[in-house]
This record gives sequence, C-alpha cells and structure tokens, in this order.
Amino acid sequence: MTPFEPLDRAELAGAATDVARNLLGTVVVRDDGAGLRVGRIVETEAYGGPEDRASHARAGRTSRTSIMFGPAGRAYVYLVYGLHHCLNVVCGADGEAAAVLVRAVQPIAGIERMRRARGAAGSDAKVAAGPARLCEALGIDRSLDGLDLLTDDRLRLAAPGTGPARLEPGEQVVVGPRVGISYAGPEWATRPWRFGIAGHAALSRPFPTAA
DNA sequence: ACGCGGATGGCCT
DNA sequence: GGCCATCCGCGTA
Repeated sequence: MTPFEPLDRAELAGAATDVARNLLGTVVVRDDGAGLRVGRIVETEAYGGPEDRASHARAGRTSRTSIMFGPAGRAYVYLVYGLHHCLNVVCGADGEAAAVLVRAVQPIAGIERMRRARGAAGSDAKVAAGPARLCEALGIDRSLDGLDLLTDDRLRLAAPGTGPARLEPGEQVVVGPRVGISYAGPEWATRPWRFGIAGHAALSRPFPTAA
C-alpha cells in the first residue's frame, strides 16, 4: 500500500471551509478486523456553528451535536432519515462547533467488500458516491461516533504525503451550494460550501454549472 | 431524462 | 408532532 501519512491535527483545527477543501485527495481507512477498505475523498461540505442555519449545531450544544463542539479530528457520525448514516470530520477550535461532511470517496482498496456491503449495484466509481452510500460501503455507523480519526485503528484519516496539496496533476477543485439544506434559507443555502474534484466520476452528483 | 414517494427513527420544539 | 446534511425504484416521456 502507498505510504499514507497521518494528517496533522493542527490542519483540522482551521475553518471548516478550509478543512473541507484540504480534505480533498486524502483517504479514509476503515479496518473492521476483516480487511482494509480505503477510499479517497473527492467531495465534502463545510458546516458551522449555531449561526449556520444548515448545521446540526444550529440548536446549540445538544447530546447529539456535542461532539461538533469538541476538539478537531474526531468523527461525528449520525443517522439521517431514520436509515442512513453520514460521516463528518470535526474541525475548528475546541469549544466552537464545526465539521466537514464527507460526501463521496473513490474506492482505492477493498472494493469487493464495498460492493458486497452495498448490494453490488452500479459501477465501482459510484459505490461510495454519496454520504450514506460511503458509510454503507465502508461499514460506518453510530458505533464509531466520537472516535479520534487520527489515532483510532477502526477508522483513520490519512494522506499520500504531507501538506495540503494532495490532488493529482490536472485535478481542480470545484465549489457549489450544499446539498439538501434548502430549509436553511437563501443566505445559507446558497453559500459555496460544497467542495469537489471537478469532473470526478465518484462525485455524488454534478456541481451546478456557473451561471 | 426527468419527477415522485416510501422507508424509518432519532432529534428538537 | 414535525422534520430531516438520503437513496432507490417506479412511473411518465
């Protein structure tokens, strides 16, 4: 396997929008004891604190969201629509709520396990293209909520090489509005807080083309 | 190529 | 009691 380096926690302690952009190209390593599954992050979204009407932290610190207010580098895993899980990377300063939703990964290793976990539909590139799909493909659920993504063997964040430049030559970052949060109102629903690798086959859905 | 609705349960008011 | 940071399958073209 390629020499993945652990991410720097200080890097994750920055603003959610910076972290969301810089996580593109890093990898999620899942080890459930029965083999590794690795996915390269190709799509993210930034979420803020109580001021962000689209964030789970909009209601302040609650039992579900308290992890978002903690130190950077932990996993925030929640259940949405009663049946799907979503994975976030907690970021920002300790005491402030911020997180990055991981929306899509490109399968790198353990692809057959991912396909099996998902019921074997679609192409390899689309097996983890979507926040709930990637959790199903990697076997991520609430039992992993709160773990430290920089030290825990079950679920780890790493990167090929150090530093923020992790995209392949020719790859470009594309931005757009966050998905599925129109209830938050125009001011928040239109912010370009969704980040992706332009044109990548593993994106959950296309980015709207510039007006 | 679209649009629509059902599944399903935790969380907040 | 109402609302979701979703996905899939079915319907009409």
